[in-house]
Amino acid sequence: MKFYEIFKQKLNEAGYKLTTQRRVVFEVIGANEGKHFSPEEIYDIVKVDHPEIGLATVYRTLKLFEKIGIIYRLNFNDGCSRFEMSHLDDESHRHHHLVCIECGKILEVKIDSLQELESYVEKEYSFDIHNHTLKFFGLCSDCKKRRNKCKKESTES
Amino acid sequence: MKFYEIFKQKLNEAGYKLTTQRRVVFEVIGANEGKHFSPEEIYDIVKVDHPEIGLATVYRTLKLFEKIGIIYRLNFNDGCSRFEMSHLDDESHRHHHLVCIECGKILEVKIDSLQELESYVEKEYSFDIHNHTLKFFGLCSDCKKRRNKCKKESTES
DNA sequence: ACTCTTGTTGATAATAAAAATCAAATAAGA
DNA sequence: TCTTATTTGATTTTTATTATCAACAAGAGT
Repeated sequence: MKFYEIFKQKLNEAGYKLTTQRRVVFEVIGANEGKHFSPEEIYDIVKVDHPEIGLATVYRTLKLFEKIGIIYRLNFNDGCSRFEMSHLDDESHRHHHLVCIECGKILEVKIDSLQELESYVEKEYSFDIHNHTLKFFGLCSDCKKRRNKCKKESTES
Repeated sequence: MKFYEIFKQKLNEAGYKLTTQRRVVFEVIGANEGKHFSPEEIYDIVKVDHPEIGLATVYRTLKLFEKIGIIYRLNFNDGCSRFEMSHLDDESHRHHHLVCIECGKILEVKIDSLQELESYVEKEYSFDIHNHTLKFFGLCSDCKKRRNKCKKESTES
């Protein structure tokens, strides 16, 4: 498994030890592509097979993983941080998020056409871009349908 | 003052009363374009002329303003929400943020060339975009200089 | 494999942002 | 002015996250 090797290498390079706890947290995130788990959610999954691992360790591990670039911290304004794997081996794999303001559902947009914009910003502001986040807030197709249905029903009376 | 009229109208339309507290909070945010204040920071400014206004009211007011579209909530992963005026009268005035990962400074990018991307997303995902946030994380010019200086000094020995 | 050193963990307490509570105060329509 | 539903201030509560510290374990060296 290539990902796991990169993970071990990154830990090593940064001078951190490979512990069971770190391996388990890494596996949980890795096995849930497309999900955006909060620390508590990750803890709940970890607990199943490893009830001895504590919540504080999950928080610490996530912070560490973020620092050495293994995961990204996302914020959907729902009161907690959420995390996803950073695609270490594949820079072109970046994606953006659609956040439904009605049901809270989060969809992934698998495009990255910000290259020009990035180049412009880097030159114009003399700013070295390491990363970016782009979120679109709005209504998903389901909630649009639901709203139209309600509107229709209310005029049928 | 045009902004203030729009503010009053928006409150009214949504069925909320115009109170001294709401006016004061609005004025503080309006008088600080380009800043991104946290609730505590807004509270500290409000307190100067209105020590009778409580922190809870500031939190409530900010939440209300966000709901009726008067301000935007921003998140720079520094442990609290931050707010800026939403340019109610001028949709073209949208901007993005550059967040320096070294000094934490936040710069504003006064461009919005996401029109095509938005159209694509709206059509392809059947998603109604109401708003978006775009943040670039990286090194500002000052921190770049500082890093180069340190590198130079360490090789001069 | 054994030891040693230092980084790491688990349990818990501490912190801090934000929300909830509720009696008292007030905006705005009648 | 009067009335009433909203709003507020003070305070408590909630909840996410971090700090603390003794016990523990990874991994380098022997």
